[in-house]
Amino acid sequence: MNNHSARSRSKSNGKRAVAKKKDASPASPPEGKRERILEAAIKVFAAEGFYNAKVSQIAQAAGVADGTIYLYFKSKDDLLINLFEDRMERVNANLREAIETETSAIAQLRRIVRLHLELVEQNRDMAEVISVELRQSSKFIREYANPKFAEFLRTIAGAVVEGQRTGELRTGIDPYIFARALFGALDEIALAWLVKQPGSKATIELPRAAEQLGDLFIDGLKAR
Amino acid sequence: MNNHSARSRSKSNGKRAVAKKKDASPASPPEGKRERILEAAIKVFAAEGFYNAKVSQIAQAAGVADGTIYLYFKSKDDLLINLFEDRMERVNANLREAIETETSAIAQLRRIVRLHLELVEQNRDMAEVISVELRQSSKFIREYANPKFAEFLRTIAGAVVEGQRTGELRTGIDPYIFARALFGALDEIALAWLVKQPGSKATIELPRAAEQLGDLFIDGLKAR
Amino acid sequence: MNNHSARSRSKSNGKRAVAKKKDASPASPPEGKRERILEAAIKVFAAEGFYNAKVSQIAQAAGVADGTIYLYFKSKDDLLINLFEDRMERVNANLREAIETETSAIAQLRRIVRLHLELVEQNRDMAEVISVELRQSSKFIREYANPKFAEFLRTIAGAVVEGQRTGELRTGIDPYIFARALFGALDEIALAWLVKQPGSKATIELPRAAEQLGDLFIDGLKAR
Amino acid sequence: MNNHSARSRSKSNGKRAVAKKKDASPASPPEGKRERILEAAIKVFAAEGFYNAKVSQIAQAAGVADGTIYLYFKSKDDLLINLFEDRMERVNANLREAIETETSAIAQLRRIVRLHLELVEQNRDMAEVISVELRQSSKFIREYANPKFAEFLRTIAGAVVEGQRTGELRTGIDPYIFARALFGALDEIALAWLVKQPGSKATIELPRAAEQLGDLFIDGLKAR
DNA sequence: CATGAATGAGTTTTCATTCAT
DNA sequence: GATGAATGAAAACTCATTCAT
Repeated sequence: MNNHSARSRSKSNGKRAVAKKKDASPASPPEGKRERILEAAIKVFAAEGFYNAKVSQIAQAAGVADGTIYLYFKSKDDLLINLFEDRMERVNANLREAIETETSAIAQLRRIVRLHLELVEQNRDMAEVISVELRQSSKFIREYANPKFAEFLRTIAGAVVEGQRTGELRTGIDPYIFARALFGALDEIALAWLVKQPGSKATIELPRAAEQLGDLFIDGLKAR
Repeated sequence: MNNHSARSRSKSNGKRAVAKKKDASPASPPEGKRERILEAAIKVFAAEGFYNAKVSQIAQAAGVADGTIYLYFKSKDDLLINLFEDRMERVNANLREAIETETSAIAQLRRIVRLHLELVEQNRDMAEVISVELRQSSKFIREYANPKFAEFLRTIAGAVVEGQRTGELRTGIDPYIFARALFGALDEIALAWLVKQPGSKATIELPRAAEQLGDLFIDGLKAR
Repeated sequence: MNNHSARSRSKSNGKRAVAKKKDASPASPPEGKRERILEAAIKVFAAEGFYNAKVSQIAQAAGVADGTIYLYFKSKDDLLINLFEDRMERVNANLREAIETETSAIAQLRRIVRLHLELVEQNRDMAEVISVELRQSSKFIREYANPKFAEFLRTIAGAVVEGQRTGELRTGIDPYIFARALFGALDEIALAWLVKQPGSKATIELPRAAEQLGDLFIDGLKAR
Repeated sequence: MNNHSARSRSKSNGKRAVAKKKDASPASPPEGKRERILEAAIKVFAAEGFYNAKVSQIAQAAGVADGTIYLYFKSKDDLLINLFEDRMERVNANLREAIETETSAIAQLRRIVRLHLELVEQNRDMAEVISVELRQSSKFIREYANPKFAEFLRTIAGAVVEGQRTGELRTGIDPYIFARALFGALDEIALAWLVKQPGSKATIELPRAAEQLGDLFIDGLKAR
């Protein structure tokens, strides 16, 4: 390094040193950096929103140089898309677990609702990105096929189809519309929970909301 | 100062008050200009998304100079917020009509669903802005109370409360959670319809979806 | 000096104030700004080279804001191309004058040589840009047809054709190859003159070089 | 420090000396690497232009790692300068051959022209770099003496001086100006040939151009 | 010697906003 | 009120260069 204007390189060492400790653990050096960037991106996107988030913020939060992000992702857009793919995969895994664990369609649907909201509760930032930012940019909704979300809908619809086949569920409802409606409801509840300010009065209790959403979608609102 | 470090959202009142002074004069050409700008903004926001929309595009679409927009709205953010307020008011009027027209709670809810999706079908751009951009505006929501949306939820919840009082609806469901869930489902269905590319296969028929959504929320999915 | 610490952008006000004084003079406000940017670009490109020139340098030299340049030119590339077109037009005007003034082909060619080198001498920066930067970027040579330069060649070739028709010039030489060769020689002499450091020994005298170049191209090097 | 504010060109000697140590060992694989990098650089500079060429492209084309280039060359600038030195040496060898082979000055000059254009035809990429980038490198020339090009001029001028001494060539023409003019003409013709797109109509035939250029510089354009 | 992942300074370009007319 | 030319801050992204392995 030339002396000229030894701009402070040193500012980033601290973080990097920390990162390098990881080398002790068995299997992460290459993938570790990608993952750290994704983690950082979730935090920053959740806090600032996609458009207001600066790549340099993400880099700083990840403890890497700005340019490093571009070694792993083509662009800021690409970073968001990869985030979705990665995290949606977890949502889908959740879903599959629900389906596999339970045998009756009704139990499956109740469990899906519960697990989804638990996931939201336990991964606030991730939920924020998925609920808020996924929808945000028509760019990502339209120009990007979003296969993981399609899988989400398909899985739910599949459970409904099966329930209809066995006679457990009634047949008048289109499974695909149901899946959309359920996701919309879950997402809106999640959003309500996310958005509520710390000091807000009208707090939504996610476990209770899960209970109620299960009741509502299974039994409807009508008195009997 | 430029807005580039725009931390502060909202604060939209002052200028609008000024704009509204014109309401005093009978044949309101200036108010016509405000309206033209809002119309243009809907089109442009729907087509480009809020962040990708350029103020000059909106100005051009409205047939005014760029600077003129700032005579009616404090900022681009403020324009979006005003858009919501204005258009949400229509959604709420829709809602009130449904409530007033029908007497039974169930009929009210079915009508709400139907009217909402009809509104979407007939005002595609406006629906796009509300469904897609409102979400993104949860960023806004944090700093901006969004009273019109609150009113939306309150109206639905009110209908449910009334239905529960008369015994027409069962009491286990929290009216506020129901309102959220219903809005989420409606919004998601609207989005699915909006997003479907011209050549897409899985077309959603909005009237049919309204029917099904009504059934689902009233009677549930369970076979009887 | 490096621009390393170029933190302070704001220092540009002084210049702008100066620029605005111009408004007093009769006929320049709109075109004046474009011209000022071109003038500034010539200076900066000549001093730094196209690739090393910063748009902000040009803006500063022109006494306008960075963004203003983009109101008149699509990009930095576009600015260079416009510069060529504009200035080459002067070169061509020069040429046409030579052709029109003189009647014999030989006198025309001698005059072209003389005028061209005089132009170089009197417009050092412009010559630099044309000689050095025109060639520089294959981008501009290949992807851009350069009609003004084509015109230059055509004009010279035309004079030769005419001289050959009248029998004043011999016919063995292809007029287009001649035009190229003459331009190359002129350009190289210009470059030699431009590049010579202030304190260099081997100074080229442009008027003398013009004389010699005329002799060379008309009579050749062979003794008779 | 990064080179971004790279004011200082040249300074290219140190490292190269190191590289040349390897000449001691008989089967020079490391020197082979230097040569491979130069070959690759020619291709890439010719195809992209100096400023648009990326060091990593060159590294890839040479089959070495990016960092390896910096073991042989101090910087990207240094690489270009070394390229000139190396390849210009061939041009000069060409020249000397012409001088030595022929005895009369006129024959020497004709042969120089012919050999030069043959060289261009047979080493297209190298010609491109020299013709196009050398010009741009007049930027370099200012800080870098370009001794090989100086040698080129000196050789030609020497031949002229000798011809003038013997009375074969007339004495009115300054040998140095002649050398410049000849080089300029050759270079321009080379450029015209290089730039002509594959499908272009006005194709220049290099052998024919050589013939004509010889005639022109020896006998002039005037009819006799 | 060789590697190539990581760095981070630097630059073009955009566009919300202003303000002189 | 209306205009729209001008502003200039901001940020994504690039890429020559370094250096730990």
